Amino acid sequence: MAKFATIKEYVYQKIESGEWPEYHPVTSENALAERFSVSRMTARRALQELSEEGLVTRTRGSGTFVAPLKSQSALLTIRNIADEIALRNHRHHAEVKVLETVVAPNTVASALQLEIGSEVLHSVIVHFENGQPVQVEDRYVNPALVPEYLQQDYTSITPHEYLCEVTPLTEASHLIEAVLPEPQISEMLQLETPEPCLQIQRRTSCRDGVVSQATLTHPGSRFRLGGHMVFKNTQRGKKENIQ
Amino acid sequence: MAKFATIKEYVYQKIESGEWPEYHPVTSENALAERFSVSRMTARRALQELSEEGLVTRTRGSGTFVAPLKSQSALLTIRNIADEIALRNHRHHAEVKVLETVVAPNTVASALQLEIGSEVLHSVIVHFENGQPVQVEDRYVNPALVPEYLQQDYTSITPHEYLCEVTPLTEASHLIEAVLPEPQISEMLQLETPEPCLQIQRRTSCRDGVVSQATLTHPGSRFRLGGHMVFKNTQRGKKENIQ
DNA sequence: TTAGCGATGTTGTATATACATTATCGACCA
DNA sequence: TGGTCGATAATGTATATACAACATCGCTAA
Repeated sequence: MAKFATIKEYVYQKIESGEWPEYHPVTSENALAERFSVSRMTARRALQELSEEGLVTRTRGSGTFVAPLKSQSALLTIRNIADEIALRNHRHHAEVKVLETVVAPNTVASALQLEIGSEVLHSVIVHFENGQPVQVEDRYVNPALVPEYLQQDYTSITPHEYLCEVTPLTEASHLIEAVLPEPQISEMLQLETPEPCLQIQRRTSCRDGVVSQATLTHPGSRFRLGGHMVFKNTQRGKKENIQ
Repeated sequence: MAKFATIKEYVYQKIESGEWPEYHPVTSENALAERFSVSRMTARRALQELSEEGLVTRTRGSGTFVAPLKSQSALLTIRNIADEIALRNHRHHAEVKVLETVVAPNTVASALQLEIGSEVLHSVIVHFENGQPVQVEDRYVNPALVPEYLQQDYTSITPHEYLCEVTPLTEASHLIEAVLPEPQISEMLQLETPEPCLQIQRRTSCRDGVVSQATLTHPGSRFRLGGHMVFKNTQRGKKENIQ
């Protein structure tokens, strides 16, 4: 095992065993270097990585402390639907229901940071897993940032993939809720009776502005979000809270 | 700006502009060091951090390459309910409905990796935001790992917080779906009519085994999961896929 | 008493160097 | 033609050093 990894294990064990509770000071770089007979840079790397993993917090001039683990939060991975299906070794195909230019509904215009009444690009696509519909993707796109959006063939590439190509390094914010779907959504998902659906609102933006807003609707009976997650520290706790 | 940050910006710009597409080789540590007149260790740090951010992949002996951004996935943060409510500056309180030792239902026993018929600790708690019920927490706990679980006061500390204290550094896996709740859940949430609910299954484990399994049910009309998310590369793409 | 100052310790950045480990490719030989 | 070996280059680990930036605490002087 690498020396820096040995030091990480040492600190990790102190935290896991409870010997070092929240906010407890961690041995300083210099002290660790001496104790383990390594250079300060090596000890530093161990603490640095623990900090990136959220286990400790570091403050210049002050020291390293065990992070407040109470406010841990979990991270859930949201993949795009095609990847998700490919991951399960299932077949994916898509049907394009709508591909048009429309005047943006007011909510959409404000979400895309455009003036009321602006024209936007609009697509509605149904995604199938092994022939069964699992997602309706209703997407509005900013024409200034992605002018060629309507000219793509969305049976061979998903809008998400195309947008990632055109505007790499976008950020996104999401909202997940449980809803009863509108009748036309229900019909596209081939639901006999209305059933609860997972609905994901996704808004992506790049440096130049908001790129697109999508509403992804999944039937509850055929779709689950999730898989493995790892705790990650949110670093909300402050040293002031000690005592 | 620090020198290593300057180099990061340089590479970032190459990727964002599309000048360096997926799998494109990134200038090597030595070449960057020379071009920016810094030591190799400084150039290295820039590439290292970009790698941790998922923007590039590095292979010893081979080099550094722009990561496949198509298979980006987003990370959704799941906080515990008390933190979530505190974040909105709302009041949180909890009502304990059940706190008992029971013989584990078969599905629970297998989830906790216990023998069929084992006894487990069981709690049902309703969480309120500003007086309105927003979550029913139905939790089964492994008594071998948390023997004192039933002796806590869950109106002052949430089970999640208590478990984090007793077994720090746990991992969790989650499953999120949309369901229609059971009648008794519906009643605890004070729902007039059955409405779609977000249901989160959470299973936490530490080094010694599975700690607990929880089913968290939120009424769709009063709860949304989400907020901001950042893209993170999943690193699924392989170099073999080039060409 | 209190405001300010300086000593000390801690983390952050940067450099130059050494060697280990691995991937790739070309040259040489069978 | 095909396989093996070695040179080369890239990343990974580790060290010793220097200085900068910041926090904290104790001491001194107003």
